[in-house]
Amino acid sequence: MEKKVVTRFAPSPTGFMHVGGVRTALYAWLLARKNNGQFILRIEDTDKEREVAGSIEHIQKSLKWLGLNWDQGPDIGGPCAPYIQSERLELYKKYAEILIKKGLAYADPYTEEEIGKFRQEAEADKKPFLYREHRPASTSASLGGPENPSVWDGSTPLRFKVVELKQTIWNDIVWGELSAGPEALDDFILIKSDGYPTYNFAHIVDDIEMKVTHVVRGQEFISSTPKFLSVYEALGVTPPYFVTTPPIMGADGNKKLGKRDGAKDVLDYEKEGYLPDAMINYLAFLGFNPGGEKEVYTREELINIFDLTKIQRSGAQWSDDKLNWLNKEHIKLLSYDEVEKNILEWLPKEMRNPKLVPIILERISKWGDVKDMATRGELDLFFKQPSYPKEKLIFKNTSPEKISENLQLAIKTLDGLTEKDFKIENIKNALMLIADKLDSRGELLHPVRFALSGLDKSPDPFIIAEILGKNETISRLQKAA
RNA sequence: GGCCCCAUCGUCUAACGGUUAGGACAUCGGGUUUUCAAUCCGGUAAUCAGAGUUCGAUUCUCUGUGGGGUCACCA
Repeated sequence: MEKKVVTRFAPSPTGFMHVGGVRTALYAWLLARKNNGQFILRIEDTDKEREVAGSIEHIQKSLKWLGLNWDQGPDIGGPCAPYIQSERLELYKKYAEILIKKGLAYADPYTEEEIGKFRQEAEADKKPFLYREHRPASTSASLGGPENPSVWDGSTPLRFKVVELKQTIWNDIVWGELSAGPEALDDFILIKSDGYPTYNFAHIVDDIEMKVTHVVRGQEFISSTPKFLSVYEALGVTPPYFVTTPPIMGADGNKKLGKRDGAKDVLDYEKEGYLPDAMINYLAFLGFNPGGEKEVYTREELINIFDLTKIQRSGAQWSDDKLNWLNKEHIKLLSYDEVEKNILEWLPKEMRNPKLVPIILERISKWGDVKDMATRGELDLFFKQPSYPKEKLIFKNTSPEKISENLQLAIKTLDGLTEKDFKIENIKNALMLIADKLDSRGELLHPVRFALSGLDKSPDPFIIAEILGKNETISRLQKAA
């Protein structure tokens, strides 16, 4: 019988979450949801130096915005609570004791300066630095023996002891078979001199305790996987499945998208008015493709089609263009009521006219564009009389007299409509009836549109007229004629 | 630099060893329109290079090139 799938997202609270981190969380979440498993949120705060206050809340807020709900976590607890590593120090100590007893961990006798010197020497010799080559004799005469582990009092780092230098071969669900030579194995630090465990140790202990079945994380961890495997082996525990995700590259270059390269806080996308479902759809497809030609997927569909073996190995460049397009596609999936509600919310209070919604809708790809339209003054024509030089009313070579005549004609026709019938279809029918009799429709439609909008580029005159209402429309036309 | 990994249009990607190498974004052109937007139709555009295996390589192997990752008391 298959074990119940358990995945986790384990960020360190060092600031905001960027899209790379979010995608890793998304894949772990999709995997858990697809298999009716558990998705755990765990905070890896073992580096107190880099910790940024408020990060934990920020991370949770980001995940919540995207709807990546967790079944166990720092705020809601669970069978393995607490879910914050700094509150689990006793546990790591317990596991450390096991390794010490087995002779597979020992106290590091060197100062940081001494180690720095070893490192410099190795560099000068153009050789990779390996701590184990400087392993103190008292710890073990050779690589083979676990004898005489030096006593660890917690004031110095505790190091893992590699006992077998070998080629490591393992399987990754995404990358297939991976391997690394013995140089990937070293006596790394399990517990730092400040009492906190390192990532290398803590995450393994927690994954074991929390019964994590699939470790989903970025490819920056591939090269340290042999170290992780040696710890699992030392502990006598079968390692979980490894699901390694490819990097997300910046839109301009080939650099991996990271905070230093100006990667954005995911919550910025919320502020810009992107739909969480569009964001998830985009992120999922950056480095994953189920095959086939469908690209717009709802959250539920995404869960259904998610497949670990279809995750890409090469890095993918971020594209705002594609995200915008996808967001627009997701807006199309919304009901008109939802669209209207959102557009009105993003409009300045004094502009919240439901009649503007259709005009705005076809000009935006995300809600933030609504605000931009308002800010740029593109909607001002609906709220105040436009002013413009009169010659702007001229259509091509048509004479001013003819234009004026046509405007009079338009006024007369529109005046024939009742207030109640002043609707786009009626307005259009009435105006088109006249326009079609002219040499060119533009002789009538251009001046009407310009008289109403005062802009070179604007929505069509019929919709503007309806929104303005009969009185305002006729007033503006009269002013022009 | 050592080690590990990756390589299809500009970008995201599809293609049991046999396809006119497909789709999407972007771009360009056209239709519809009074302008813009939206929408519809169409075009340009890719298998990194060189060997090898094979009747036949995008696909398998090797080398080269390019790119990425990693070498911490960071995760």
